[in-house]
Amino acid sequence: MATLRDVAARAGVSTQTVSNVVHGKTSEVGAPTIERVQQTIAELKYQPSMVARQLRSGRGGAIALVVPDLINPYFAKVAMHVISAAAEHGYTVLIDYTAGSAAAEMRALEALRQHMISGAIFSPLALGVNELVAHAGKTPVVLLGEHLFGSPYDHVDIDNVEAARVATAHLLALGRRQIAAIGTFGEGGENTSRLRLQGYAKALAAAGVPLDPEFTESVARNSMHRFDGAQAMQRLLSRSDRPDGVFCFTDLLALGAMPVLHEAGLRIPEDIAVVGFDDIEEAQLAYPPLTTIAVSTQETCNQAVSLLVQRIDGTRTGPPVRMQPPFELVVRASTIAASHANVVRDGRRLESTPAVPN
Amino acid sequence: MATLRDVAARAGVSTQTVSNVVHGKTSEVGAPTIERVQQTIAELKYQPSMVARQLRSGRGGAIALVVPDLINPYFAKVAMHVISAAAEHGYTVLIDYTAGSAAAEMRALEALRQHMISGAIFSPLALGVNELVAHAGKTPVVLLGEHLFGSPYDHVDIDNVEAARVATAHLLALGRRQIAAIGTFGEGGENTSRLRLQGYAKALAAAGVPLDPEFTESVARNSMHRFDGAQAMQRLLSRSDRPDGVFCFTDLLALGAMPVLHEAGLRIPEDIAVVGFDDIEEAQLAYPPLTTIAVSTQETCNQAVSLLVQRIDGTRTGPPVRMQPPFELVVRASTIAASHANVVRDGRRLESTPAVPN
DNA sequence: GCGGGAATCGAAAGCGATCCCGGAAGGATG
DNA sequence: CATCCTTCCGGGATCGCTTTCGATTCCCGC
Repeated sequence: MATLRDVAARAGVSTQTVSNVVHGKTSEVGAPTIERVQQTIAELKYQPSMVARQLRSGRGGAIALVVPDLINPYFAKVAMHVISAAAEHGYTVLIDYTAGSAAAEMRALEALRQHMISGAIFSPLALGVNELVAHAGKTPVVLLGEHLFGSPYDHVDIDNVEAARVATAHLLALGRRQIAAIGTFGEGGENTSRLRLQGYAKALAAAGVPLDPEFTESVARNSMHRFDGAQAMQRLLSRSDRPDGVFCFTDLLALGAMPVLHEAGLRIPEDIAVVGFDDIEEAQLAYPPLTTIAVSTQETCNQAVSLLVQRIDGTRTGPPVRMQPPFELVVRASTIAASHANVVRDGRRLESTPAVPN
Repeated sequence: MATLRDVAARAGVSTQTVSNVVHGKTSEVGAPTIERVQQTIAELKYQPSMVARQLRSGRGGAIALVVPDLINPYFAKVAMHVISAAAEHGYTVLIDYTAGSAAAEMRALEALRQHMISGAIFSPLALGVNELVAHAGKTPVVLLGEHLFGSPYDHVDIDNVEAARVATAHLLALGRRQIAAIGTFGEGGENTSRLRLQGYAKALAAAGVPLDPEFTESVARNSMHRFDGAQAMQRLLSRSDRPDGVFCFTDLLALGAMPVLHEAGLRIPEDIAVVGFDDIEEAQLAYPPLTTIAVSTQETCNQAVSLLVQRIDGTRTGPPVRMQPPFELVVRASTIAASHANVVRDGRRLESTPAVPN
């Protein structure tokens, strides 16, 4: 493995010069020298050691992505897009998952302290601003999908309140009045589930429908899987009032809830309409296909990575910014009583709404 | 951030001694000294820099995981378990996905050359032994789920042929004779899909059922998603002979195929029985719940990580070993005509087969 | 023709940990 | 009490790169 020194020696220049060429500091080096150095680099197949670079300057070739859960297809999608986006910028990604536990989230931040990475994209569930700041120190961080009030970091998240409002309003527009919500957890604060609950309440209020606390089903903290959706739905069905619409805060919850409805002999959407959130691939092929809120994960991730890279490079140094990628309601057969006979006709989605890249 | 030197100075010993303590070389250091050093480490909250360590010794705190696709829940599960297992050993994981393209697989190996990681777990789809060896050089590698014949690396994969045979035999035992297979791609070689096809053929042969080439449906190379399953199933249904059983090489394919069957008005399993492979979480809550081959991903990943760590530490230096974690057939309602009324009764799996951890 | 200033390049000092090696305590022995 | 061996510790070089600072060259204009 050729080193910078080797290149320098072979090209008859100093390591400094080679370094400059590698970094494109063309103003510091004469054109013929650049040519010669680049040639030598090619000959020796020299590749700079990210490790040495990181050690010396604190800026290496890796960033961290910290998510609560990779099993959730939404976060898997996030991971892939972050990896892609990072690759574009010449970074590789180190992934940690936290299962939503504070301990794990802290542990994930240890990696920062080991100086291995030069920045992180973080989807905190349990950690508050204080811990985050304490652990991350001066390493650049971008918050993803979660708005920590008062944090000193850039963040990118959708307008959860508005999205949830739109989803609920859709159910209301269909004439549903007994609308349940699945997916709340935690108390107060600004976590995602709280925000979506706000949007839900807002839509109900706007329609003059009273909010029935019996209809908001919590899930186990930090778990939004199918099982949680199934359990919540079973509890809902065991109540006296049966809902005629459900807004699940996550596609996964909805996908867990729907089989329970089938078992109970309820028709979707005739007896009960279901709306999800995330638009994971599965939602399209669910039975019936799931109406849901779609966000371009790709765009979201690109933004997050860009923000992070800018901080790392020092290209941007101002106060933290907030970006909110757009979302849209994708209406499918779980809410409209259309025949969904054709939805998977050719194995591809047919609905007219723009496709969200997977 | 405290450095090793700081600790040494404060404890009144040399850096060497501190290093020894950190590495648990207790035989090299006196007990009281160890005590004092550890105390100092705690006081200063010293954490060794993995970067410096990696630079100096080539053994740092990171390993790479290279998989074709994170959207596939199977690989997402793999990723989580590898991350967990690696954490146990004090390693963090750097993830790359390749989309099954040779270019991307090579690009992923670049990380090795940048010296950032001290080993890799690799799930190759496109790359052959030669490229792998050429690019990985002397960095330890463990192959996962794919048996590259003649590779100099340890690998862990299940007995694909036997597992596929068992799956197919299950369908045969149910009296099915028109059994299709979905998921082949590529020619010859030893790739996973090929091996499963072998097992399929073997089971048919053992039962004296002729293999109908019309019944083996290929999918787009390197893509085993739901859409591929749906398309394949549509092609199958358009043929003259309708199968009464399908063995999908992947749960995801099966999950794509089943809605198509519903659309076609076919009952599962009465008209056509479906078997998958992987036992992802979704399989349990599918409609109907999917019979499938279950492997303990956790165990598989633990083995892979252990093998890798041993190579890195130099604990094991012999010739490459091969480990084959056990698998089992989990029978659910997609093949047995039992009422699946209770399957999601309490939102948890009820079948008696041992649960595979998610 | 010489001083001044760009424009380029080179030398050397780290970043933080590992590791070889030499040296100094501590214990046993004749 | 001197000698030798064991156990434990310190010094310094090194990994590959960045970075500061100083040196050299080259070109101009006065």
